[in-house]
Amino acid sequence: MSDEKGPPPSGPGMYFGVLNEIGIIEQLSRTLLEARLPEGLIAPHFTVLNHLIRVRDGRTPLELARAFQVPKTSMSHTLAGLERHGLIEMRPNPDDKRSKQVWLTEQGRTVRESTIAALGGDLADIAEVLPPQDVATIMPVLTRLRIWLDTRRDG
Amino acid sequence: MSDEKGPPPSGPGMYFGVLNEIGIIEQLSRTLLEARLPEGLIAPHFTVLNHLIRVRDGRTPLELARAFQVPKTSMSHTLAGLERHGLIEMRPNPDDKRSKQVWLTEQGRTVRESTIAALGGDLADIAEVLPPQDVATIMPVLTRLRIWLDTRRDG
DNA sequence: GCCTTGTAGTGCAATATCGTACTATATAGT
DNA sequence: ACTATATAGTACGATATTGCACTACAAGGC
Repeated sequence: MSDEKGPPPSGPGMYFGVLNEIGIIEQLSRTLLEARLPEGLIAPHFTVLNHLIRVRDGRTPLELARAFQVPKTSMSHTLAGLERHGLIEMRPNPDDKRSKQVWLTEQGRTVRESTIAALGGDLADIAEVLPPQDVATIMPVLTRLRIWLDTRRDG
Repeated sequence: MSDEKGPPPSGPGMYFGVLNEIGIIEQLSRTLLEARLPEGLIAPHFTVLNHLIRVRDGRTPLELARAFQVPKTSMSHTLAGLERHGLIEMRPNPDDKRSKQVWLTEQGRTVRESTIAALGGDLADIAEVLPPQDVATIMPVLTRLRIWLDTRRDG
């Protein structure tokens, strides 16, 4: 949840404002993504599919939970949903009998690709208000903030 | 939910990356906030308290739902929680018998203030990695993106 | 005033999130 | 090797989120 516009303050309120704005953007973009997903799938499902393409599948559930900063029980639930929809396969981890590995199915790859295709138009439209130049400007700052928050979390 | 680091891509993937990073930041900052909230309260509760201070209390539930872009049933649930904790009071709306007004209690104001105080240290620490200069750089871009997403949402 | 249509809020059910507690297995210390 | 501790995953329960259907009231057309 998040809040709406307001004059840019300074001091602590300034950071409050940034995080607030980020909160709204997250919510709006999630809604946009979910409108393009097949019935029954929500953002976390897609995000996991996408991650498994980018870093290769075969990850363990715990690795995924850490990558997304969610409790392992939440990831367990998300993976169960993906498996129920036939988009991933859970196999035993040959290196650790406590553990499992998550593999994409053909259908999983297909769903991920067609969702990206469906989003293509939306993303292209974003360029209207967010030229690549601006992205290049804000990305490093966002990344720095994310890394700092992440570090503070466990340290 | 969100994803982790990776080389900066270009094209549509670039926007993916930004929204992804924003997703993680939202999650991490929400977790940070909730760690400072009294037992039983979560981020949406605080965000509503804060909003009621900023725009004055006496708002209707529907106004709040719109301000936060959540379904009215979700807001209803959040308000029920706040009322159960004695932080707000629901009164009939004298201008519309279908409607209600949400008023802060003394305890509600107190909880909001002490939470902000508890967060003060965290927010001050953010300056380590996010100098005001950087905030000034990214805020306008984020706001532009937020407004665009918001506009697209309802037409 | 009456009827039609719209709006504010709630009730309920389906699913999501996440903390706690548990089982099975791994790893370190001795 | 044996024991203590740590880790991967699941079970389960509490709470959160949200869509749909419903009730109460409002507003406009006649």
